[in-house]
Amino acid sequence: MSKATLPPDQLPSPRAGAGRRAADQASPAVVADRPGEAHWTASGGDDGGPSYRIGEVARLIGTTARTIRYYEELGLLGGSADRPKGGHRLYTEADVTRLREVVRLRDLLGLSLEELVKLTEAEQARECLRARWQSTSDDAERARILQDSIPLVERQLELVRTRQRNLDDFERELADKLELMQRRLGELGVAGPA
Amino acid sequence: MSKATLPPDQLPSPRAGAGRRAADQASPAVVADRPGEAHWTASGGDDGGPSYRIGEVARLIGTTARTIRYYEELGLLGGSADRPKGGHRLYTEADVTRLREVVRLRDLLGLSLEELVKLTEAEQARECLRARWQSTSDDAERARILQDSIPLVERQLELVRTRQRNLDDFERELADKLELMQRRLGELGVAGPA
DNA sequence: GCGTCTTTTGACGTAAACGTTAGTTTTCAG
DNA sequence: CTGAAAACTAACGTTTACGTCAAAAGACGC
Repeated sequence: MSKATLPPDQLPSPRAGAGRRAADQASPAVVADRPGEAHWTASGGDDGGPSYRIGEVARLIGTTARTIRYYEELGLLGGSADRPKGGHRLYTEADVTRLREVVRLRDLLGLSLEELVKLTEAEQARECLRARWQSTSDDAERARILQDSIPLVERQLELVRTRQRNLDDFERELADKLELMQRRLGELGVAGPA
Repeated sequence: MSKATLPPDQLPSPRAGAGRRAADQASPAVVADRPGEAHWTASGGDDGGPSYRIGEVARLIGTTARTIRYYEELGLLGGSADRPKGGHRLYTEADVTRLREVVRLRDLLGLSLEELVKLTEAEQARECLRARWQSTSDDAERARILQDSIPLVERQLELVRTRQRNLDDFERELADKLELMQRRLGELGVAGPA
């Protein structure tokens, strides 16, 4: 029931090179019962929501802390520039959502991290600007942010749909092939599958 | 117009680590006019069809000779066990078709080569048995081969359809997100995209 | 038989995407 | 204030999936 990791897909998904074991999350005892432990940033949190530490985010997403740090290093994750240098990273729910999207783009489209950076870098800018969004409430600024963001989502949709078409073609070919084989098997005297 | 390589997808597809340049196919001059140069195996070819050398196959598939050799090394390509040791590899049209399928499984499903080996190893056995198929024409044997092969194609179809479902979900989410953003932009005074 | 082109067989190189220590520092419950 | 759990930084290690020489050996037109 609790097989630890069944990430996003049904697929085996052999990400990364080495032995597949987790590094950071090194406490199999205790904890693990509460669905999601969130903390409230007592100070500095200007969005007022709960924040997660890196290990929890990793479990939520189905990855490891190392991966998340690596993604930040590559510039895949925005903001959090105001960290006390050496202090723990704190993630908002928006960050978690964003990471989920990144992982899906990675797994479903097979994009490299470099491509993901390009594809989402303006989206980071948007999140970066969201701070200003809250404070200024300037409608003209909001409109510009949206106008900058929309093409990105459109580009992502385009990629997804291209992939869908290719998959549809492949599915049809496989289905045809299967049907042919089943027919030939039927002609050889054997009925349907027992 | 003739940008040399637009392999299977529309995607950038950053396969492999190094600098993306081709190694074997080192003749940009001449050739390239005839659609496909095939040779007839004067001896040994018991299927009677034309056969291709590795470089032509690479161009047909949109990959490199090195990749093809590597796949053979991993056991992704069946047969060809009767090569004169040091002699050139020869591929039939069936081989080319098979390689195309392998590449599509790789690109569209993001499977690792190890997974591809597992997924198609019985299919190799089938191709290996096709030789016997031709000679024996034993209906019982044929039925058994088909019965062994069908589950493989079913498994592939299953994987493809799972991926399709995940992509459909993702597409819907992106479409919703886009619609929301466009509506919000509209509410901010700006009309549709100019 | 010769020249040219392609292939073959090693063997080494490498970029991407993390894994794995190791030692230190935060965080936080009690 | 203390102690254990979790996180931080830094650095090296690893696997995958090929790329890239180099030298020798086919293949083939003439």
